[in-house]
Amino acid sequence: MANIKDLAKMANVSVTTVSRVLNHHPYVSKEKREAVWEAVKQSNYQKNINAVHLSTGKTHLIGVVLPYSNHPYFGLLLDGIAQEAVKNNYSLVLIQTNYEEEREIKALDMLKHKQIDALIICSRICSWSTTYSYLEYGKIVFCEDTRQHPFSSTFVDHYTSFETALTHLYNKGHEKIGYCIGRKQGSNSINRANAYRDFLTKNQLPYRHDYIFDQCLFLQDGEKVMKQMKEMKEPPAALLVTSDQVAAGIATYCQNNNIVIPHELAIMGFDNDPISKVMGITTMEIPLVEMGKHLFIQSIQDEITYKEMGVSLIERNTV
Amino acid sequence: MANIKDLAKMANVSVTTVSRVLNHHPYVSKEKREAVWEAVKQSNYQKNINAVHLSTGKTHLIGVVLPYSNHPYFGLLLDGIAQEAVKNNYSLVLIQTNYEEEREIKALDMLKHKQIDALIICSRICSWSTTYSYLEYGKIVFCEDTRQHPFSSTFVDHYTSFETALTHLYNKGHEKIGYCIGRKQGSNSINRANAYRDFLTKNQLPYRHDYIFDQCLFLQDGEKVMKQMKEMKEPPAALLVTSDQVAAGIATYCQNNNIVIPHELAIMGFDNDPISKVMGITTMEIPLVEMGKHLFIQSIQDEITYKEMGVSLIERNTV
DNA sequence: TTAAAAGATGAAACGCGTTTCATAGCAAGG
DNA sequence: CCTTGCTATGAAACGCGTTTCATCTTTTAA
Repeated sequence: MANIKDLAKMANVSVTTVSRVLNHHPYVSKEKREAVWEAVKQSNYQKNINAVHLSTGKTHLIGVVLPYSNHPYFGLLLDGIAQEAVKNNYSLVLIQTNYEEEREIKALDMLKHKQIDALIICSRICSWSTTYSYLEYGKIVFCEDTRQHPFSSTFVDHYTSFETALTHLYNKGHEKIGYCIGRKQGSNSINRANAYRDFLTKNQLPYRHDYIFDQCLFLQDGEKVMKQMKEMKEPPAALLVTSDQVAAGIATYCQNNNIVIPHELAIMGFDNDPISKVMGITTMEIPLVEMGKHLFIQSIQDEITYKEMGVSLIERNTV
Repeated sequence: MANIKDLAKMANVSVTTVSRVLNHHPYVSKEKREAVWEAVKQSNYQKNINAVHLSTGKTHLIGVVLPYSNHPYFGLLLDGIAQEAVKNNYSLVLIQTNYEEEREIKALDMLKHKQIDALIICSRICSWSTTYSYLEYGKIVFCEDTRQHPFSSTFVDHYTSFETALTHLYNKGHEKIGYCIGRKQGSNSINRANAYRDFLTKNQLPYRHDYIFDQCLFLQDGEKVMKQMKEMKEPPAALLVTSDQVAAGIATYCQNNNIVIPHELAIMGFDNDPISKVMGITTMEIPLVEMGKHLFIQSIQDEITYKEMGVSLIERNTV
């Protein structure tokens, strides 16, 4: 396979000139320019991108760290990221972690090794101290509130949106409110837990640890929650479900088991996943695609910025 | 940042020896080996992966082409691919095409430019003649029957599985059977269309073009189909739906509009997406995760192989 | 007419790790 | 005592495009 040296010989110019032509730099005479393109055609020349990467120190590759790529929440986020990546002529390297710290570190190392230009961490597992040690190697952006840290981020105020959702349920007459969450760790979850606690305190409601359902991520987890609730003497009468997928699972279970929504059980989902629209589930819309787009843009910007996005309540038929 | 030249100086050895130590090659004395590792520690050395890529001509990156990353069908496929990628120490470059040929060509060019070692095309748009012209640049594997072509593939027999599904509906007493498909082009869709035609002919049933519903990909499309059917004088009484997502959308619509399943409308889904289990939808299970795993393995193998996987009917409550 | 600015071009340095080839010491086998 | 053969080590070539610097020519402005 030909390289620029060969092209230079063929076109009777220097490699510099070849490079200039190939990269559309000015100051090359028409004749030489044409001679180079002719040589490119003749030899079916193809740039060795890895040489470009080595030379420039950039790869036009952005790493995306997420726990599960086949989860709608991350799917939508990824969609936004991918849209903006195409626009800006970048490609994405997918790093699925399954919440294993080791894999997240591998992603960080890719940044260190210049395999990727920047890293978008959609859901973080490793500690801040770990991420700090990669600060110098490139841009790392997060999908959580990082205003305390020197990393860009796009996020929603999970505390306030949880509070809004709780208040909405409360105003509809619910006092026995529980919630379903993906994982208890994670700063977003902690914010939600705080909002929940504060809300109960403010309204003088009792805190019941069994009203909190952990590990609720997928559609199938809805049934799991309902079966747990069936065992309870005094189950919650309203549920904040931090994923519309799980909310849909719960709603379906109720439908199949003749549990009337919202009278016997009120459900408030999160995300405004298409499934919530189809099934008429009241939900807190999180602008995931927009967030993804913004995350990408931040990943290729030099400045550190923090962008909060709004969450809005969409009333349908489950509260 | 230090490079191997610096390390060589620090450890008082040649760069060759440094490279040998770094790559765990034999034939290095214990003293020199330790000296090199000491230098690595002292200098906080990090390999420049791009130099490795240039030198070796390999990147340990596999490109994955799919139309939509946030669609469960491709999500599951991707999941399988990702699992095997992690196992084999590869990373994935995501190329979302939205079925735009231009983007698929860009992916093929990444292979040509050695940016990726191989390419997995989950759903092809461009012509075979186009793909043939990339044959020499690396492995390209497909998720469709390519036994006519010099490309590896993992696929299911869509003709037979469609036939099986149709026969099942027919045996349950249905004669007015329609189907929903993602896109009409695409070899998988063509196989299904043929199975449908042949089935009708064999059973002396009339072919009605309005019994075929195009562009059915997402949950939301279920409602679209139902609204179309509502306008028909003689709508189908049974539907083969090539995506459980769409099937779920249809089932939900029926539930909300008091259409009794399967008496008024029978539904047979495809994929065995978790949603079909939750909603009790009869479906044809396609082993997407397994297929993804196998696709990945093929992408890093030298030989061209063709792997057919089985589809099985899972009876639930919608037929 | 002359100085300054712009256009054109190439040599060489730079980014950096891998691998082949040549060489040398030393031990085992005959 | 000599031939293999293994251990050890480094020089140099290789993969390849980008960019700085120096140089020379041609315009343009004054």
